[in-house]
Amino acid sequence: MYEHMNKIPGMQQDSFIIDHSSVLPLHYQVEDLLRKLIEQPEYQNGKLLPNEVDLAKKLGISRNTVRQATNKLVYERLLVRKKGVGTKVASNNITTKLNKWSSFTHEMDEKGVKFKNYSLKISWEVADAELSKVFKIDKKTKILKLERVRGVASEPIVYFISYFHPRVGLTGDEDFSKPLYEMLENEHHTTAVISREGISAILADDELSEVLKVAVGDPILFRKRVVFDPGERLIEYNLGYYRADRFTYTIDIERG
Amino acid sequence: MYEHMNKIPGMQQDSFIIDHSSVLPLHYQVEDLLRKLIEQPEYQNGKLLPNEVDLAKKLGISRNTVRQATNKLVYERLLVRKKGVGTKVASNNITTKLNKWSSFTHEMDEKGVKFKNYSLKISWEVADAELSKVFKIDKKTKILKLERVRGVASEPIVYFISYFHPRVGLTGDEDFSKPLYEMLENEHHTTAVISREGISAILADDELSEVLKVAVGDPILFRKRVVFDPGERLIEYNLGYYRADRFTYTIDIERG
DNA sequence: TTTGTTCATATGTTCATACATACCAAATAT
DNA sequence: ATATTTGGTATGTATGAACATATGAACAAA
Repeated sequence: MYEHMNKIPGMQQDSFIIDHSSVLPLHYQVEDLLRKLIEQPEYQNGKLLPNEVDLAKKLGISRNTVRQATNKLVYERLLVRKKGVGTKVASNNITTKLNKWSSFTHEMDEKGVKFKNYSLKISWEVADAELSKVFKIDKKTKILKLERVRGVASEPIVYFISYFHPRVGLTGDEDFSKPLYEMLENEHHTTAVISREGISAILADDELSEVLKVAVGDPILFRKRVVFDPGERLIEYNLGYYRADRFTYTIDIERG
Repeated sequence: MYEHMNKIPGMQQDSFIIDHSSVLPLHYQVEDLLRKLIEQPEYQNGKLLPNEVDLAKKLGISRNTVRQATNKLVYERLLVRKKGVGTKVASNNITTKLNKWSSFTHEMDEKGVKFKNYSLKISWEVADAELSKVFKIDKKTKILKLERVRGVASEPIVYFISYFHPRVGLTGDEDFSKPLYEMLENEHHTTAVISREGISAILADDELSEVLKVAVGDPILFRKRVVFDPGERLIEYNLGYYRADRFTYTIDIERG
C-alpha cells in the first residue's frame, strides 16, 4: 500500500521526535515541538501549519493530543485557527511594528536580552511592617534583599529591589548574575509561575536620580511585582524603577 | 439498584441546566454554569467543586466535556486543580489584599465601576502619518475621534483619546456614554477581543494639567492601546493619560 | 511516637471514533 | 459573465474508555 506521508517542512526526522516512554506528557512534547517549528520564517510568514490529522499520523499520536498542544498555543495567541482553512502563526507583526514608539519592551526585560548588570548588592534586611505583611511572616525575620541596576552598554535603565521569601532557602552566596528564575528552578526547586504586577508613575527623587543617572523630577515607571510558585505561595517581592524615557511596558490583554 | 446521586450544593434543579439541543456548545454551557456556581460563597471559601465524574453524570455529559469547561477556568486562574484532591476556586484574596497599595485598579477601569464621564467630545480627524500607519489606511481618510475625561465624583482621573477604524462604521451619533465595547458588540457587530498595550510614564504638560487638574510636571501614566477583533483586525486605537497619584495599573502575568 | 504501607479517590493523560460546521474553490447552472 | 451548487478539507464538538499518577487518610509496624 502506498502511503503518501508528506514531509512536514521544517521538521527534522520522520519521527524520533515524540518519545512515548518519556515521563513528559505527549501533549507537552508536541507543544514544545510546535513552538520550535513555528519559529521558522516560513510559518512566521503565514504558512499554514500541517493539518491536525496529518500531524497526528506523522507523530504517531492521536489528533486529540495534537489539539491539546495547539490549544495551548492558541490560548497564548501564538497560533490562530480558522475552521475549514487551517492553523497558522498569529500575525504578531502588529506588535513589533507598533512598538516602534518605544525602544524597550517587556519581552527584553523578561529574557534579559542585551541587558547587563551594572551593580549588585546583597544584604539581609529585617522585615518592616510592609514586608511582614507581604510575606506573612514575623516582623523581626531577616529577609534576603537583592539590589540590581541593569541596563544596556551605555547607560543604566532599571533599578530592581528583590526580596525573597525565607522558604526559598537562599543564602546570599548564590550567583545572582545568572538568570534569576533559572537559578531558582535548578538550585532551589522553586518554580516561578505567575507574577502579579502593579504599575504606576512617579518622579525621580535624589536616590533614583543618582542610581539611574537621570535628573531629579524625571518621570519614572514604578512597578511592584509579586512572584508566586505553582501552589500560589509567594516567592519574591520585587520593586522596579524604570527610566520612562528608555522603557515602555508592553502587555497583551484578553477581554472576556 | 440504589443510585446515590448527591445533590450538587448551590445548583438549581437536577438537570434542565444543560440543553443538548441548544446551538451553544455543551462545554460552553458548562463553563457558564460553573462561573455562576463558583460565585457562591461556599466555593469562594475554598469548598471543593463536585468531582468531574459526578458532575459529568449529573449533567448527562461526558467527563471530557466537563474537563474542557473547567480547563478554561483553570487557565483563567479562576480554578485550581489538585490531583488526587479536587478542584476549587483559586485563592484570589492575594490580589485584593496586595492591591491596597493603590486605590485604583485595572479592573475598575475595565468595568467602568464608579467612573463617570466628565466630558465627551466627538470629532472627525484626518489621518496623519501615525494614524495612517496604525490603521493601515490612506493619509487623507477621516477617522472618528472620541475624547473622554473620566473620573470619580470629585475629580478627573483619566483622559482618553480613541480613534475608531472606519470599517467599524461609526457615525459619531452613537451614545458614547454607554459602555463602549457593549455598544460596539450590539450595534456594530464588532467584538473586542484582545488589546495590546504599552505603558510608559510622562510628565504632565500644559494641556494635560488643564484636563486632569494636576500641576504641570506631575507624573502621568501614559498608555497606548490597540484593540482587535477576533480576526485580529484593528478596531480602536486608544491613548490614555492617567493621573499617577490616583491610578495604578494591575496585571497578572504568566511565566512559561 | 514516628514511620511505612495500603487504599480509595480525584485529577492527568491518551486514544479511537463520530458527527457538525465553516471555508474555499471548482464545477455547474443561469 | 455571473450566480449557485457541491465536494473536499479543515477545524469544532462530543463521547466513552482506559490507564497513570498524585494526594490524603486509615492502618500497621518500628
